[in-house]
Amino acid sequence: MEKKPSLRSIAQQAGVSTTLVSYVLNGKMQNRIKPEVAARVREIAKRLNYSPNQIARSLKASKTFTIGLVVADISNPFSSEMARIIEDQADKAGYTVIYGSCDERAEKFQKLIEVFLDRRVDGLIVIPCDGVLPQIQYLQSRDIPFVLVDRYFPDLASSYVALDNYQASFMGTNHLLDHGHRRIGMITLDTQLYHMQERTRGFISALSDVDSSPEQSIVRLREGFSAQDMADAFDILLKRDLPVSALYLTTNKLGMHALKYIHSRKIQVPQELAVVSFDETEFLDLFATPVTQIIQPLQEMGSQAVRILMESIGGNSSFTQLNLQPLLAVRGSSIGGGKRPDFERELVGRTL
Amino acid sequence: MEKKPSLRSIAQQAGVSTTLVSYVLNGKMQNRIKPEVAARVREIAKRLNYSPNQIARSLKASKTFTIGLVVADISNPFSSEMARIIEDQADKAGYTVIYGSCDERAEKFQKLIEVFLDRRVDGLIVIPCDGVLPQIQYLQSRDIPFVLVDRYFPDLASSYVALDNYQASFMGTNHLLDHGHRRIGMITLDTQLYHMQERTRGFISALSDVDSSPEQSIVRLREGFSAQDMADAFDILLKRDLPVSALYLTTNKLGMHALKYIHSRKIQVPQELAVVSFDETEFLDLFATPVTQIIQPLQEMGSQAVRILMESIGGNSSFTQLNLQPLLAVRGSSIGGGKRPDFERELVGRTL
DNA sequence: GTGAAAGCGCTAACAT
DNA sequence: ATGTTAGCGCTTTCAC
Repeated sequence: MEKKPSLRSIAQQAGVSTTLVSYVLNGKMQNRIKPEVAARVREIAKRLNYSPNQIARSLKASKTFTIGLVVADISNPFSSEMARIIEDQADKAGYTVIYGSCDERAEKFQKLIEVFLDRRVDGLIVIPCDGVLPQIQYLQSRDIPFVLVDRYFPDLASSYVALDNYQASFMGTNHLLDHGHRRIGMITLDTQLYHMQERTRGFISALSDVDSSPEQSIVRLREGFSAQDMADAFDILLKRDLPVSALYLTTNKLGMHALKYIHSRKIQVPQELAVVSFDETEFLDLFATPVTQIIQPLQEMGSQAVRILMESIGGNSSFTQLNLQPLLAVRGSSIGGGKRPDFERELVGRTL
Repeated sequence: MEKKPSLRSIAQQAGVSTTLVSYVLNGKMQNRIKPEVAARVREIAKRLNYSPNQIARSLKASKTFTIGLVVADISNPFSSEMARIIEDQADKAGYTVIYGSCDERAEKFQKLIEVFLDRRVDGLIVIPCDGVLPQIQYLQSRDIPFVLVDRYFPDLASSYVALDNYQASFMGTNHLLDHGHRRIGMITLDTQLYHMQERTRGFISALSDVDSSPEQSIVRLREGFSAQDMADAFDILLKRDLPVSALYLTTNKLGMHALKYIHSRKIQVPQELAVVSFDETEFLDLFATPVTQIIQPLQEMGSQAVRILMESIGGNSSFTQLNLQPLLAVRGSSIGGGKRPDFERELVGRTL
């Protein structure tokens, strides 16, 4: 790999000092440099196809114009789409992104943070996973600028960009209530992450008027659940005295796998079971009946995250905490189907 | 952001030179360093939570332990899954990945390459898009190690890891032939990219025994096609004297959109139309009838790409060109359905 | 056994 | 209007 030209190569060819070349190429001291010299330097730089060595620049400036991005699981479309938006926005601000997926594991998260810090990133955008609060606090103690995305810690004073998850769940559940459902089940993940707690809270809150024990309609699957786990969840909610007539899935992955199961068992949607899922995925439209989805404003989340990080890198030490509003995209999976009126009446009689 | 400790901080605290600290921490000159000094240095380093500044190291060594990854379109699951695999493998080799998506645009590709070179990446892994041959040749002229993935240029002597696309198409088409189909349509992209040409070639070759003019059953959509474009494609293949009874989609995106259309028009699969699509996507399983897919060995492709790049970075100047074998995952969309025997017989009579 | 010094490529304070 | 010099943090040659 032949060496790239340096300032010195240009300086030598032009018979001037590297300082001068640096000034010319950076447009500094414009007024004091003889135009013809400047022109010659620029001409030589162009001829040699010069471009500055960012590594040297970084070392000198203690600034890398690089941000680290840690996503929770890159194989999730949420993460990859977010990665794309962030890369795009960072690029506009003159920043390069180095990234990694922690695959929902705290140790991998730790490792990624270390690598990124060794590379002296100017800041971090992080989708944290379960159990990484200590690492986040470490970042804070080191005064490393960072912004949490999607997930955050309620007791931690830090910048974040997230969804109003309570409202999202409340809205989704209410939608099902509005369409006559009274026994509504929810399948969610067994996690301490606050955004998931909020989703649960929204569900319970919406249901509290019609269901005195909503907790019994919640099934929690472990991260990395199997098809069998999903099948078991359905059994719990459907094979009981008062089976649910509607189902709320709190993540896109849960939505995907629930629909696979529904399809395999030929459960009619929405006639036998109404469905609302979290997260937009164009893939969900492939399902026999398009699925009602709670949509997160990804573009907005990504843009804001970069914007806030840039301010933080720029020295703004205040925190910005954003809980953006979701959208409910109503599709066939939650409306028009059989609300099984007889059954519902019976149910209402018992639960109210 | 408080400064991280440097070699000098440690040296001062230990009352030794930075040289010595460097030796100790890098495990060099083991035999010549007094054990107790070494121990003390290590102890202080640990106490200060020292970690070396990779930027300075990179500058000194002219080596960044960073590779640049350019994918064609990060929103495509193929790209994001590949990105994940590559990040994983690179990490194992001690490399960090910086990445960007060129969104199938040559100008953005060019820009990414420039950014990556300015950051002095040690090598590149590239999923090229249409029209970037000149940039690839530039890399070559600069002796920058790189490996092409998925797509490559037949007349360019370079390393690449790709699929045997001819074989993939041949296999997929033959599968449909084996199941009695004689009028088979193909929807593909209008592109010069060689891997797509190969997919077309495989299709035509497989069909040549039973169809004297396979070219008439091929519809080419432009990159970024609309839903209407897809509808038009179906019209061309289905609304004619001898409609196709089977359809072959040459990319996952085409597969997705074709299935959306099929679903919206309530076309019965495989009774009215058999379907084979390129690329594995778990999402395709959501479709009312799971779709027969041509599967690429992603893990293998990504691992090999990193391996080859590492060798190339290590000084190996020979080229490795890999065309891996695809797998055909047969699902309900291509078998058991109506082969419409009467119709087929008529067809065979005419075309043979 | 250990340290001084040079240098990677760049920028900027300080000459001249 | 331009050049000298120092230094970012590290590695490594060479000297003691």
